[in-house]
Formats: sequence, C-alpha cells, structure tokens
Amino acid sequence: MGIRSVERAMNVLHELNLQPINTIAQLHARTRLPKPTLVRILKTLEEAGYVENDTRQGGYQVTALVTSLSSGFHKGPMVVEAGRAWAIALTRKHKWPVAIALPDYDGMIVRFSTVPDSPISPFHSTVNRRLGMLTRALGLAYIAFLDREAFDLTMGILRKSQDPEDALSHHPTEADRLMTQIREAGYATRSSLVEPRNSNTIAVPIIAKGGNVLATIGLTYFKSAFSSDQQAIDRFSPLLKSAASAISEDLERLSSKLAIEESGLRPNHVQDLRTSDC
Amino acid sequence: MGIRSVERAMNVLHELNLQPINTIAQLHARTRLPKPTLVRILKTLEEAGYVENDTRQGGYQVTALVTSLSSGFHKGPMVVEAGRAWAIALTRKHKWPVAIALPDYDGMIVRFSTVPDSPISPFHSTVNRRLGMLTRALGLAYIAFLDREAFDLTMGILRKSQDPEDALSHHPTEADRLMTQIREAGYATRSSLVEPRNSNTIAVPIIAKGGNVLATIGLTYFKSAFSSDQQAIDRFSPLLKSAASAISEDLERLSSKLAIEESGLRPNHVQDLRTSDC
DNA sequence: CCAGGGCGTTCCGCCCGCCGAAACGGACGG
DNA sequence: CCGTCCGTTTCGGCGGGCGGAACGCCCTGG
Repeated sequence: MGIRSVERAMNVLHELNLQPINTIAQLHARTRLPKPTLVRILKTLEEAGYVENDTRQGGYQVTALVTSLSSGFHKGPMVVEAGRAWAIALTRKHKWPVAIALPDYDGMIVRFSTVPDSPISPFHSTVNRRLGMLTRALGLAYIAFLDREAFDLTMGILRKSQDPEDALSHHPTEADRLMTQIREAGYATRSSLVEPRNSNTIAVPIIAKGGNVLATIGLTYFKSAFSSDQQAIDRFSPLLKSAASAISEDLERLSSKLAIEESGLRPNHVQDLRTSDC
Repeated sequence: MGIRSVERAMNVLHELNLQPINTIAQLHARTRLPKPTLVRILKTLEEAGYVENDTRQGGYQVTALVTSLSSGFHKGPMVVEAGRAWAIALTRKHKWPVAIALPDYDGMIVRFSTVPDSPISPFHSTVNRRLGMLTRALGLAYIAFLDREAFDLTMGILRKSQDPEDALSHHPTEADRLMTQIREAGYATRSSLVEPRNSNTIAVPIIAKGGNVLATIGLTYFKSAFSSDQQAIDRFSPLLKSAASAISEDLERLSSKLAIEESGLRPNHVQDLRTSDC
C-alpha cells in the first residue's frame, strides 16, 4: 500500500549492496522487475548520486554517497565498532570476507560484513541477516562459550523451535559433545548439513574482560580454494583468535579511557536549529 | 528526469539521517514537500522497515535496517575505520558530536560524524560535506601539520581560489602566525569569521607513525554551554589529542599484525553465485 | 469552557508521470 | 552474416501518486 516506485527503488538499492558490481540482467533476475523499470530506477539513483554506472566494468554499483543514507545510525554496540577495523584489515590481507554477528534471542544477527571489500567474494553481503544458533559457525562460536546458566536458558528456548536449523537442541548428548569440541578448539565451523555447501565459515567468540561472550567474528572461504578444511582452519583460526582478543583489548581501552556505559543511549528530542558542525 | 517519487523519498531518507528524531513539520520545512506527501513516503519507508514512527518521542527515525542500504560500501580508509569507535566513545561520554575529516585536494571532507549519536546536538550531520582548509577547525588542524613541502603546495593551490573561505592564503604572514600557533597548541579552532557563530569546533590532527597527517578529528559544542571558549578547550583538547594518538596506535597495530596497504583496494568483477556467508 | 492554532493524518478526485511491451542497436561468437 | 544476448530508448495508455481540503487531536491562553 506504499508508493510502488519507492518500494521498488529501495529494493533495488538493497540488492545493489549485495554485490560489488551488478548487471541489469542480474538485478532483473533477482528483483523480477522489467528491465526498463530497472534502468529508470537506476538512472534516478544515479542522478541522485547514490549509484554509478561503470561501463568499463559493465554494471552498476553503489557510491560513497549511500553512506549518507545510514550515517544517522550508529547506535550499534561498541563491540561492532571496535571490530569493524579488524574485520576490514583481515579481509584486505587475506581477501576472504569477514563478518561480525551479535546474539539476538535464539539466533545471531550479522551486524557487519566485509563482503564488498573482498575481491574474491562471490557471496552476498548479509548485514542484518539472521542465522541459526546451532548450525552456523557464527552461532556455534557464541553458544558454546556461554556460561552454564545462559547456555541452558538458550537451549531451552531452542528446544521449543521447530526450525530444522535448531534440530540439534533435541539431541542433548550430541550437542554437548559438539560444544565441548568447540570450546577446546576455540573456534567453530558451519554444520555440513546446511547450505551453502561449496563454502565454509570459521568463527571465534569475542570475549569481554569479564569472560562474557559479546559477539562472534567469522571468516568465510570457498572450499575449492583449499586442499582440505583443516588447511583453512590452520591458517585462519589463529588469525581470528588474535583479532578477537585484540578487539576485546580495544574495547577495554575505549571504556577505560572514556568510561562508557555499554548500553546505547536514547536520543532525546531536540529543537530544530539550522546549523552545522565543522 | 528521474522518477519523482523516488527522488523525493531518497531526499527524505537523507534528511532523516541528519537528526536523531524528525517531526513531519521539520521535514516539511526542510524538504518543502507537502505534508501528505511526506506521510505517504514515510509510511512506505516504514513498511519497508527503514524508518520507524516513534509516537512516544513524536517523530520518525531511521532504523538499523538502513545500514543494509550502504553495507555494500566500505572502501573507507583505515584511519576512518580506526577512528570511528573513538569518535563514538567520545560522544557517548561527553555528548557533543565528533567528526573525522580527510584531506581532499584543497579542502577537507567529513567522512564520519556522530551528530545523530549526540542527544544534545542541534547540528546537522555533515558526512560527505566539504570544508574550507583555512577557516574550519578540521582543515586548520590538517594543513598546519603538513610538512613544509606539502604545506607550500597546498597553499599554492589555495592562493588561486577566489573563495572567501580561502582568503587567508593571500596573507602569508598572518597565515604563518596562525599555523605556528596551531602547531604549538596542538589543536585548531574554527575561524570566528565563519558561520555558525553560536558553536565552535576544536580539532586535532591524526598523525601516522612516520609523521604524516592522515586526517583530523574534531568536537563541536555550543558556545552557550561554556563560560568561555578556553574552558571548552581545556576540557576537550586533551581528550581529542589522546584519542588521536590512540587512533594512530590502533592503525599501527592493525597494520603490523596484518600488514595492510593503506590505499583502498579496487573491487573486481566477480561472477554471480547465489550463496552467502555465515 | 471554549476559541484558536499547530500538529499529524486521512480523504478523494484529477491528472500526470510511471509503466513495460516492443523496438533498437551494439557486441559478441559461431 | 546471421542469431543471440545484452543494455538502453521509445511511446501511448492508464493507474497510481498527488496535494488541497478537511479532520481529530492536543495544547495554550483568554
């Protein structure tokens, strides 16, 4: 019941963010919009400066200006802010995309992803995507490092779920065995029962000074790029662990130097003055 | 010549990002759109999940989902990434908005701003806004810390400018005196000749290990909140200096652990595989 | 208690601007 | 040289966006 053209344009802009470069044909396939409609929407976004049509690369991509469509939102937890730079640095160095996820009730939500930074990434950016707790690397790396009480609580919630992604919650001994294994190894990988099969993710917990798991950070790679999963694990799990502990240290420094309360603050209503910072 | 409703909606979304909370009346005043049109656009964005209508606070605001409209773009230089967390932490603690700016030829461009995080901020967010080099705190804190060669080069460019913001470049002795003063103090403030008059900004350079100025970070406050500018300077300049050096250290750690090249990487064309990271 | 103003929101008929099938033209590749 | 697959342009028809007017609400002040 909204404005159709606006809904469509927002979808297109959203889709444009999922891949570094987008052809009309791809967008047509994904959005099911007629090509002339796509061209018209893209032209509009281009005139507004949010999109550019790079003919050399043969496709459309978002420009730096899109950041101004979300510059008003950074109430994210500090762990994501502190982790961003490390995620980006990891991707620049090792090419594979890195994601940071936060717990959300009975699942995890991806809050940052370097997919567009990754020149070899065939993956979609998954910011704001929800992931299962018991099948995804980013979920397992979280739940396995919860303390007993929080773990039992979450498992209790998951047992009520009918989602096949949460099936493991109905097999306590199997689950416990997996959790122990993850805790000992210090990292988790995605369940092999779950799509996509041609890639894998290695994830580790980001643990605060006090011992609480705050978030998880994970790296995704194409299986075909390595002779075995073990090879990728040997290579990346130490890097992720050291990044995770560095993030935790950064958080410590940020809060000790400035004494932040971790909970986001509520913005208050302010009057409209037409001035600017500089 | 684009789709009018889409152009309007993008403008509205952009405006929504400039303030933590937006009433219809404010948006009407800023966009000059009829109120029914605004309501229709906002309803559309709300249905799509990008905006919420917080009736308690009596206004519209962007939601976390807007990040997915720019998640495809993160080519930001590492110094901005490293500085984000510090800017946010400063604002959470001291309430005033903090901005990070990068040099761009003969001016500075704001690349990050915590205006929407600041509950007392009556300022507009200025991400992507261009600032003069010789009047703005964020510009002065940069140019004053350039080495001789780069300084002369930039001043040469500025002398060709007719912009009143660059007028100081035509008065070398005055300029030199100001530069010396800034270098000694370690911070810069906005020229009193320039709008807005009811606020001021204190900015310091972010200097890399090698001695190069990479960027500047500045805090803006309402003059009426302090008994004198000196009081604000005494309070904030040490904080900014310590944040700037912490950012520089973070950069060092990021690059030494991972050996990053500072220049952004160019994303390559990749084939369309329908998979995802997790 | 009511008048007045400002607010966000709803209504509804007019009309214009969006829509998309069809056509175009250029780039491959066989 | 023709077939195919692109991205892009054209253009007429019509449906959906538009905004003035009106509504209901909450203030404030008389």
